[in-house]
Amino acid sequence: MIGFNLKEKIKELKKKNKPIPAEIFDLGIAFWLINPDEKEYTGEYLVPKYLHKEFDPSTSSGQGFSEEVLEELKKYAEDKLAEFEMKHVFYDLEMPLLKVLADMEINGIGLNKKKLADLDKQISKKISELVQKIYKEAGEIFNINSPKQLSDILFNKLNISIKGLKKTSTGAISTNIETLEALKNEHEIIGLILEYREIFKLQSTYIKPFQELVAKDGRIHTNYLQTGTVTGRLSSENPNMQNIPGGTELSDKFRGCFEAEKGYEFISFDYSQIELRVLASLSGDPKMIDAFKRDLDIHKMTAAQVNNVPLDKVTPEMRSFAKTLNFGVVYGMGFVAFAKASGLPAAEAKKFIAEYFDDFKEIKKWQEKVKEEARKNCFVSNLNGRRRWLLNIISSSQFLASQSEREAINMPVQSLAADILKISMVKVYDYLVKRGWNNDQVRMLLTIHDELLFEVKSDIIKKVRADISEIMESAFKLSVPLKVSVETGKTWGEIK
DNA sequence: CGCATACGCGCC
DNA sequence: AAACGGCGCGTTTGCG
Repeated sequence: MIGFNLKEKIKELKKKNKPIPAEIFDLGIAFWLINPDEKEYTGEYLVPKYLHKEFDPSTSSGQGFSEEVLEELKKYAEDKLAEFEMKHVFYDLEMPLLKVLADMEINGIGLNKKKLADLDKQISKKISELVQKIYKEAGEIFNINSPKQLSDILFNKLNISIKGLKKTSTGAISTNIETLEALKNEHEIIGLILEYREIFKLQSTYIKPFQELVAKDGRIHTNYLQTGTVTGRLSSENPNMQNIPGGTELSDKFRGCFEAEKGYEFISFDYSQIELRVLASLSGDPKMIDAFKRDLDIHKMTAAQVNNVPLDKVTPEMRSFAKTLNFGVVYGMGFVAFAKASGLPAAEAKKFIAEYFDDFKEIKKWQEKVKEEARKNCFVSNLNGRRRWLLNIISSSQFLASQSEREAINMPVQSLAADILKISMVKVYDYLVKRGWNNDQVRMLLTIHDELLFEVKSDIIKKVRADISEIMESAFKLSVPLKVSVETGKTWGEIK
């Protein structure tokens, strides 16, 4: 089978109980591997661009192209995949993943519509109460959702001081959370706005649209985009199931509306600190490797290192800075951003970062090596050959070149972590099929970057828990162990 | 009126 | 002096 968006074709075959062809060549995915920041991965876009031929909707294939054109495009892609050493990642990872994603999308996740409607009512009441309070504090009615109008009320009418406040790209005073948080003690209205923002977002982005998106089977069926990122991660749309809020009272109530079918439970498997483990492994940094081998609290360990104190002298505050730093390093954070994120003065922040790289010398070296390679090749790749082009890394614009450098040092880490999850998905799928459990006793539902969520018949949950943990922890060999944490619940709200 | 952009914010 | 990587989506606003 050759073509575009073969996931949809596989879904059709599955729904009709027809066999899936053994040989699958998805042209969009092939071109995505060759260049992950192409504008589109459709035939309409790729055929004219790479074959210099017109898109012709009148052809017999019904796809707008003849079989010959598809073959020609396949030939082009095959050659490039071979040249770039991407055949393995294409044939052994991305193509096998298609059927896994197809099943996940067909499965969907159960959403209790009535529970959600009740939550909607509760939220609506809270919102109108907050709106009235905000109008009263402002002394007039305005559109709270308009940053422009809100800014006018706060900084012109209520005369809240604007000194030192961040501006947006167009020069207006920002009204984002970070800015408002700093003004919390300046006026009663700020706290109300913050509260309003949180629950309005919950309602407008999640509660309202999700009620519309519940299918006839009572479930939400997302669409996974296999060509949606430049790093190899998956993305999710209509709805995006990878940014469901959690951790607050109301957002956990929203998560609580996702329910396992009767007789089933949710079980989630979460790779613990996978990006930092990948970084430790890629860089070969002895201290970080040792910490993971001994299963230490990595943020605490980092805190001890950069503060030059023993582990038992690490304060919660020191650990918190170290955590920000650990994540920041993966992303190429500068001292200004670290200062903001940590609340430290810029000079202190600078010292912290210097100390970090002095302690974890191999990480610094590795990052320099990656940047050099990127400058030499104008691309970076990960252990599996996945590649990202970084044409701006030799730009004369300092800003653009630096941005490419940050993208360069992030890519091998984020993309290998993404591959490890994809490898797990395929392996777990094969395991479930072999057992005869797939889509029946066990359903793979969601993939959220470092996490897999399943719905499992309660009577086999112990076995499944042990087996999937084992599969995931042994999915890829790093020089540090992979660790998976597991949680179960009757609703998604009971998890984590 | 639809569409693109700016802004803001949810997640890993 | 500033610049944290990767996404999708809702609302407002200005433009044609």
